[in-house]
Amino acid sequence: MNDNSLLGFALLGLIHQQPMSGYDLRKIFASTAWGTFSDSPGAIYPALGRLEARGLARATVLESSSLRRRRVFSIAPEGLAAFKEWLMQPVTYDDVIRRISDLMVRFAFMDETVGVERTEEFLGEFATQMAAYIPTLQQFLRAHASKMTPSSRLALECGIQEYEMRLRWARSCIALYEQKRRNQA
Amino acid sequence: MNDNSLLGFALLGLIHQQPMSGYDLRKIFASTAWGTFSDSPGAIYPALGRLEARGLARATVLESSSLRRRRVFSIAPEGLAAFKEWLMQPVTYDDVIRRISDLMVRFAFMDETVGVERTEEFLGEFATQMAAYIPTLQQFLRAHASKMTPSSRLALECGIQEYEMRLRWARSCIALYEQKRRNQA
DNA sequence: GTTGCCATGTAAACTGTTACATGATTTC
DNA sequence: GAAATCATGTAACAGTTTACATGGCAAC
Repeated sequence: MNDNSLLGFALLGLIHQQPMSGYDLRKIFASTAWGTFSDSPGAIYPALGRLEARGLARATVLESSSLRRRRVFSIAPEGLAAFKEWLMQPVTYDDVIRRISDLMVRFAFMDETVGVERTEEFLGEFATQMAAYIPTLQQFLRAHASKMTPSSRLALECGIQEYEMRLRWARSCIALYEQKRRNQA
Repeated sequence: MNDNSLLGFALLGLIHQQPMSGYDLRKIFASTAWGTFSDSPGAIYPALGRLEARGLARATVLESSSLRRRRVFSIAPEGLAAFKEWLMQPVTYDDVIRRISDLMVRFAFMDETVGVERTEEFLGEFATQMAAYIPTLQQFLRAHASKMTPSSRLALECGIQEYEMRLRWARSCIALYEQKRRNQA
């Protein structure tokens, strides 16, 4: 009864959009913008097996006019509940430091699964934690720049720029959702 | 005789700068911009043990006027060789898609360990692979934007902006190193 | 009739996480 | 003398990687 890994949640999110086989999921990871995930069968099939064992996903074997078996996975009610719970978690300071990719995957599935309201909330939390973390990095850079080698300083600057970019991105998303809301009202 | 993990290489790089104990390394991960690494003892002590077992690092016990033992790790010649080999690896397309953080850690240690020349080469390879990958993401976005939910589209846009930022960063680094070289000549 | 792709999986080895454990030293 | 911090580790477990394995189908 353990928590799912990021891969497990990504699989849940994808089969929630549309039931799929392990092979379909592998193709998605191999050929789309989800390419940061590994498409290795040794990762995906065991992960699907765990989802099934935990009652979060269900497999149905299709026999469509051929002997070749295909197991199509779909999300179970318990799986949807666990997935929503994952999406609803507040954004912590630790998340932005060590689990940025988790946050982005959560965001990608968010508005279709838990609604626009929670998505806007999430962006606010994300921006808050980001805005809190960036100054600590800048302070560290100021304090240590003179003792650092050029490449390590440049690497840190790249990291800071990445966080700054994500903060700008989050704020522009917030503005966009707000604008949408006003247009609807 | 397996390869080291990213954590293993990071530890090698840090004890190459200056011999340190496991606790020192934990403090670095807990309190500096290296915070993306876990400072858990269950990660660091076994990783140091592996480095030692593979002959890449050496521990010497200090008894400085107290009974409290402190094992200070320093890099072994074989460790330095392995570390340099890691830094010298060419940047692949797969690296930019799935191992960006590895690349940034490599870069951070690069100029002090394998010299400015290799660092400039590395930046060129990095920019090339980045410039090759970005258009595929943009094409994917154009092709699928209409079918995507707002948040998944925005998440993808964030990813693209991240890669664009890194490409700009790499190019500005290249310009900076070139300028330095000209000033010296 | 053989090459290559479709589709599924397993096994071993390794790494990292979480939680626990221990004892010494400093600070109040 | 109690609490916090220094400093080191271990154990159980889960997840990933790499490599291997299998058999059906399609094309040439």
